[in-house]
Amino acid sequence: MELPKNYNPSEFESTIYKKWEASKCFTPEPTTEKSPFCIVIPPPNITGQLHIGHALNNTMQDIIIRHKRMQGFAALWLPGTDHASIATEAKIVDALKTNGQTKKDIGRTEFLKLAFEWKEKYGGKIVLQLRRLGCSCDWTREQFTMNDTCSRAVNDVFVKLYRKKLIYRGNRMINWCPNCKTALSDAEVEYSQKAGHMWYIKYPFENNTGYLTVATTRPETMFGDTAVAINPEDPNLSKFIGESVKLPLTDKVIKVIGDTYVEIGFGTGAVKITPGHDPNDFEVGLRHNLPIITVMNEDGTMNELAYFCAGDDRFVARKKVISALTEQGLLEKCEDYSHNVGECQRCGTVAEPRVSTQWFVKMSPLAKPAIKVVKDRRIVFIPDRFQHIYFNWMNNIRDWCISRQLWWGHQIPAWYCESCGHITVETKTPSKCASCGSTILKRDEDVLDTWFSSALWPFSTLGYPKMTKDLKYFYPTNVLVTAYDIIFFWVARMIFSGLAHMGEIPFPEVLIHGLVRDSEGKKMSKSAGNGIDPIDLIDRYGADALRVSLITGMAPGSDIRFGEEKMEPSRNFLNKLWNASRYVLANIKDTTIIDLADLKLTTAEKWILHKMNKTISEVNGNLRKYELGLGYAKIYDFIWTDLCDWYIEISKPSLYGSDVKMHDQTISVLVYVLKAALKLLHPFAPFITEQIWNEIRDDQDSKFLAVAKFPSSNTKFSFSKDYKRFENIKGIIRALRNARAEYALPPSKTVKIYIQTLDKSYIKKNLSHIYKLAHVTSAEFVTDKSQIKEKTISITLDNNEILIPLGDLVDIKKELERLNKEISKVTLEVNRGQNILANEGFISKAPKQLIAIETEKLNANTELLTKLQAKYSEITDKNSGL
RNA sequence: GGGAGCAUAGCUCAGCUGGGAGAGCGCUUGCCUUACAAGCAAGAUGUCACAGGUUCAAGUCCUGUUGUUCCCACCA
Repeated sequence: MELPKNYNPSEFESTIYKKWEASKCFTPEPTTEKSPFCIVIPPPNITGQLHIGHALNNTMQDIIIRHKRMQGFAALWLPGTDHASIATEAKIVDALKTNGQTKKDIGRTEFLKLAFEWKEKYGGKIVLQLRRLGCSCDWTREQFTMNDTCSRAVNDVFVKLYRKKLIYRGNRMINWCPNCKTALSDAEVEYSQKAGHMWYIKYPFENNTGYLTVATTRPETMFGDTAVAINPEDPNLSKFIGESVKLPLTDKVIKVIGDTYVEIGFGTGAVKITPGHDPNDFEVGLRHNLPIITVMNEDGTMNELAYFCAGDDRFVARKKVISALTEQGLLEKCEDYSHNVGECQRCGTVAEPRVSTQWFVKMSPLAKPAIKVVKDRRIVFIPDRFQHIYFNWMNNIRDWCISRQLWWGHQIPAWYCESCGHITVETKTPSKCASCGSTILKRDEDVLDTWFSSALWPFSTLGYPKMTKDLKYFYPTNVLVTAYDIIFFWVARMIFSGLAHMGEIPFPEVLIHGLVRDSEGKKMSKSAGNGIDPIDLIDRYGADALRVSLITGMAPGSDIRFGEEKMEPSRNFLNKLWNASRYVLANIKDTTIIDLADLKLTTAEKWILHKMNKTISEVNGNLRKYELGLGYAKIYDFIWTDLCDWYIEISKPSLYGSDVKMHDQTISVLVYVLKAALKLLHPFAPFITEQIWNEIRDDQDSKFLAVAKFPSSNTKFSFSKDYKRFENIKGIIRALRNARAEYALPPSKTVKIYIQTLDKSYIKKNLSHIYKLAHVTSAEFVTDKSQIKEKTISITLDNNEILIPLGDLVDIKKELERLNKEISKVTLEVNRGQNILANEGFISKAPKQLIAIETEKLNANTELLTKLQAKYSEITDKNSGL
């Protein structure tokens, strides 16, 4: 039973993880003997590396699941990874590019083969990193969004929604990424303010009677203009409605139409309408039956309808259009203009509104019940305020574009009949057209949005559509833990999917955390070079230190700043625990551990047990409410302050002494308390606690701390009276230390003391602690301090007065200063108490208990003040002649 | 335009349902006390952004103001 002198987490963390995994600690069985508790992991992308945000997210989940597991739940933390359609495909495309190949060169089948190979080779990296963090996932149930289980669920859901007419195919305006060459959902476009220009272009009237000026930020799209719109209420311009204008740089003539979409007074009041390249114009176009002209290719270059710009990139075309207009005198002016530009979330390319045929999920029927369950609080967000974000999105939701022009993903299970055009949608490849029976069918080329499969995660991973044992037992899951930036993408979609396909919410609680920023509060990113690699931190400080650093001082839902400087205090704390455990272990040899019930406990022992019990009860409360930071702070305080700074110091005389009985008793209490502390801390710092546990546990204890019983508070450890008494002893010790410090007495310089007290019995019993901790050699109880002839300094406490004979060291001036300080402090307290108790409102309305406490406090303080003042005049009287 | 958060010690932040302001780091002083110098002990430091209000009682609840961050929508 021994631990190495130095706390060196790298020596044992991976060994411990292997033992947990080998012993199936994290693999629960569905059983009626236990209650289920399940968390599904937010599946990290297979392309990803563990970043600090993952570390926070997964640490939180691990704390929760470990706590529940230790509380006796059948706790399942279900892990898995996400195929990350766009990101992974981009990697494969890049790899091909280095060989001078494109994906079309090798074809779909070969491409997918390469992608799966890539996944096998690199996709497992992040799950290994999760193990290093200590995540107690059940790896025997690991899932992947594109494995058979999850794919079956995807197909099943697609077909069901299609049959319910909640999935449809349509020609609509969608967001398009010219770089990824695929459609995007609205959520996948990120908008930011960009400096740009507003160009004012003259559109001459067909009859050459002048011109209308339109303002635009995107002149290159003018080749696709099919009208100019004016608000019919516009007092100056409405008269032009019905006229025709010549579209500059082309041979086209377009109509001037009236539409209230145009805001009077903004810009010039006339708007060019380009239904093929602007979502609002598209709507206007529909209202007025305007032709939709697409002037751009899929890659962002202009097509043959763009006249002299055909083949040019859209931004090159913009410049060419502007210079052509300038040449022809049709550019009225150009202003600097800052406007919102949408970019592809994955690659940052400016997204392009584009009309194309895509698959959509019809949202409003799905959103309604999903809004209701949150309104009815069947699903709660923690903190509560995040439901606003959810409602805001759900209430304004538009149909979800789910098709992507990619190969890596779930290919849409729709087949087109070559002879009659009918679309057959089936979970399995159909042999013939469902309408005409033709056998010539062509499968839809597109794949589904990655989030389509993620939306099913809480039940697809448990076996849906099969009603498996796991699905029956663990669904609905219990809590979902995620950052707020993913509420739209994932949380919202899981909620409506769970309701639609399982007929039941996927989870009753959504625990939201913030984003991890750097020490300056900036978002961490590779390009900014301010990212911190959690694995590097684990290598240098240990996973426990990382976990605990992330949790320290964390408030629910708010962003945290994180820098390496946070690691040291955490590591120091763990080192403290390590050394405290070494102390206990070193003194455990040849002793008999006695059941606490068989011991006559001392005041100090009752004090630490009471404090332990209080901590247990508070920590359980905090964890129940997911107040992880608060819970950790309490454990930290208990271990460092109460256990190490006080109780271990107190235990030393009996552990180092020769009294075997006392030694056994002390070590028994110490071991009990340390074990409780290890259990409390285990969810937060699983490795170090398990390592120590392995040394300290006895035959009756659980082999693994990971599955030991989490402490719950117990009235048998409630000793409030002794707790208070020992707090008084601590007060005496602190006051003595304080006095010693003021007189700069080194520990080697011991003193004797006199004590005048009302209740000497418990002080007497605890004198040894005062001796040891305040460097006192002897104490004498006196009834009348005037008998003491030596020169003393005196410390006045509630019921006790302590006198230290310091002979010539006593400094009258210093003593008077000390007293003055005390007196003014206590005077403030007395005033405060008097004011409160003189307040009639307080007396009549405050809780009785509080009044009693205040009265008691006031009495004590008044008495103390009287004593202090008496002492002050006594000293001044005595020394008046000096 | 709509919505949300934040403002507490020099710094980074906790502070749960209102009832005497806390932690870590930093700072000052003294200690190598046989678990730990990654440590021990003692200490200093706050008009809890501002202004009102509710209440016997406000850092905590309400309203407004200022500063700041973020989300959503968007007028070419």
